[in-house]
Amino acid sequence: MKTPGDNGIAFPEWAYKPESSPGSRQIQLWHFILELLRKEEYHDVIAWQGDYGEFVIKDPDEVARLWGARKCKPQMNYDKLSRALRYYYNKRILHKTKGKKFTYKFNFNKLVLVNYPLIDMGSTPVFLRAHLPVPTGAGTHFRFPPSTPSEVLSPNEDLRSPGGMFSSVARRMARGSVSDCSDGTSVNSEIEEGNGGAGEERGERSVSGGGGPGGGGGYRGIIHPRLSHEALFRMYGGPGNPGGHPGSRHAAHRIHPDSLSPFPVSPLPGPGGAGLLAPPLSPMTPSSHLPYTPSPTLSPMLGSHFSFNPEDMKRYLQAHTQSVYNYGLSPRAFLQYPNIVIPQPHRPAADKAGLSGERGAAERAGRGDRGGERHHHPSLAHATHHHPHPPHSAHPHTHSHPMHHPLHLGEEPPHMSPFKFKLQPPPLGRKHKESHSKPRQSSLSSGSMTSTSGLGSSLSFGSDLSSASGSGFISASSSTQSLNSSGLPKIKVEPISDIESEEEVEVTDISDEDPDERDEEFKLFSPRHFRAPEPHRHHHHHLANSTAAPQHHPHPDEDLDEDVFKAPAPPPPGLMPFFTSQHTHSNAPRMPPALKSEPADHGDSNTPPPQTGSVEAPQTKCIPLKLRFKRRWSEDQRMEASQEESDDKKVRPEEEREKEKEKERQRQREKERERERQSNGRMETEENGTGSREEDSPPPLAYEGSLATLLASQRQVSAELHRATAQLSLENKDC
DNA sequence: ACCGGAAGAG
DNA sequence: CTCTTCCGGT
Repeated sequence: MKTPGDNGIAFPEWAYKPESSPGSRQIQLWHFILELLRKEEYHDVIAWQGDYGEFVIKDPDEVARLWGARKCKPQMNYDKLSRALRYYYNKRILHKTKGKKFTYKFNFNKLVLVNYPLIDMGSTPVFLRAHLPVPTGAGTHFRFPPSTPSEVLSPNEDLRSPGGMFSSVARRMARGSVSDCSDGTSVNSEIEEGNGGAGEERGERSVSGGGGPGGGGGYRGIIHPRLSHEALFRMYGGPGNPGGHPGSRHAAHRIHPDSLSPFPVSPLPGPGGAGLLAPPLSPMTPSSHLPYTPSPTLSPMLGSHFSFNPEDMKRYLQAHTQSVYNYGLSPRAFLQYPNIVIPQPHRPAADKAGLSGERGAAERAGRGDRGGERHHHPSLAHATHHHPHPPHSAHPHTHSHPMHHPLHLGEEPPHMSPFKFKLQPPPLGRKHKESHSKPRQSSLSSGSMTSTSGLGSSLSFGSDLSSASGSGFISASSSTQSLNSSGLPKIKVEPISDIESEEEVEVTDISDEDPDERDEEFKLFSPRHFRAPEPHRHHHHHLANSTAAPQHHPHPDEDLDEDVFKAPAPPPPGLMPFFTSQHTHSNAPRMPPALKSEPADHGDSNTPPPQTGSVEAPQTKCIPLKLRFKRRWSEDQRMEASQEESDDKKVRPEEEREKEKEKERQRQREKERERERQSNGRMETEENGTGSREEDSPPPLAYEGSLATLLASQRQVSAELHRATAQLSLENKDC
């Protein structure tokens, strides 16, 4: 059925949240687009089509008009709107699908980040932490896993040190504003490259769950980026479009099961959705971990409207965010979950092929009408009906958790990181101009990196972005490994493979296909990354700076970017909030669990994998090179500091806080009411999510301690969600 | 149609 | 910062 667009669903709700848009408080274009996409009424104007994440503007003028209305810019037209859209290219939020008119494709990873950069993971419940390798180290402030860039960076780390800088970057990245690593590297790429460089074979295998070979190297093996994605899919929903939308016609393209929706599986909790969200991945055992039962109904993704329970949302987001990141980056993901077992890869090709065939048909069918059923509640519906694919694929190995892999990071000292990153030189790229200025770097650089200098060189250093943050495992790269005992990541400069350096990619498109991946990877590596307009800045690659390695880190996202689009991220194992228990169960059978992490839990309640990591893990994260971002380092520092003070809250403008406070108060009141109501069951109330859970399902032990925090944070979240929801009207209200 | 630079608004 | 405007180029 229906294309996703038809359903109106297609995008994960979380993607919609406008919220945190950085600078501009106003609605952002991509968000607006998403809104239109999700509404059926605009189906004739704009709709999902093609690969996942791809949409077509059927009526450009109308879209422009709507946009103009929303922004109170009557003069808006497609030309202008498209210009704005083009700006997203660099941000990597969107890509142009070449060859198809008015067709663009979203990058979810970015969106997630953008939307929820602030999510406070700080309050992440303990139980969650358990699964994540968080840098909890100190315990105090930990901010959630690395997934979020900001978090990644932020943690204590030496702010002053390079890490600090990074953090700022990270934030930006999160916002999406940054090109992020676009410039640089992506994890995947790195990995791949690394491997490639190494000559490894990464190719395959990947999966083996078992593990990898062990050792640092092992990680790598385990996680082949690409494979992992696919694998994940399978796990989650399976490539087959679980969602039921078979539609993708383009079979050829990757895996996306559903063509239209961005998520391979439907994002929704439904079958497909469930897959995504709740996938049984959790090796960790969900039930125990997920203390709360998230109200299924409320889950964010459910209807097409924003109906969600903030709490759940939050949890979801957290999880999702993380997963996204991880996902994309496969490596990290795994790192994070030491116990995870990777599913064996099935040959995607096969799957794809099969699917593709189907999809085509389905799609066609869907296209026509759409009407009837939309499953808004996919969870149920989907699950029920479509079963996407048989389980087979899915669980490759159901659970075998082989014990932990050798790699666990948990304890890992920082050293071992499996991956190495390549750093990119500052992106000169496109705007050199922009970049040049900001001396601020000095602060950064002073310490260690010189940034820029080497333009072309690519470096690789250990640390993984993601994990870095927390875990501490950052570490070094397997290959290189360079870690120093100090814990700081060492940076190593490696010459990048020629290939990388060289290529140029073209870029824009990414439409589907390999190119995408390639592009991205390239981009990452290549100095130019940014879509480079730069005709060649070639940089002298490698050489330069060996010493200085700026850290530009690749971003986590990056790699994924496109990939991500293509594939949804798997939820972190322990996390999946809702769904899991319920949905999952139901679905469980079908859903193949992909990753598994170890149930460490079981035994102990949740012992978190010791990921705690050193506090000081050096994190190197990726840094965007773009100097263009001028954010001051000091500023970031300050922010961080403040964050630390208040763990939970992220830094936000005072005003907002105030607002939130008020809202909180209200919420409190509502909460009470809600409790009463709760029993009745309500679905779409967005607001309060907070109250509910508490009583409903008591949290697990582990998380008790953090409960307070959690609640607080949730409250915030809910407030934000509220706001977001409110904001969402397409047509603008009065201008 | 699409691209992206430049300037500028908010 | 994000987006709006303009605009020259493909």
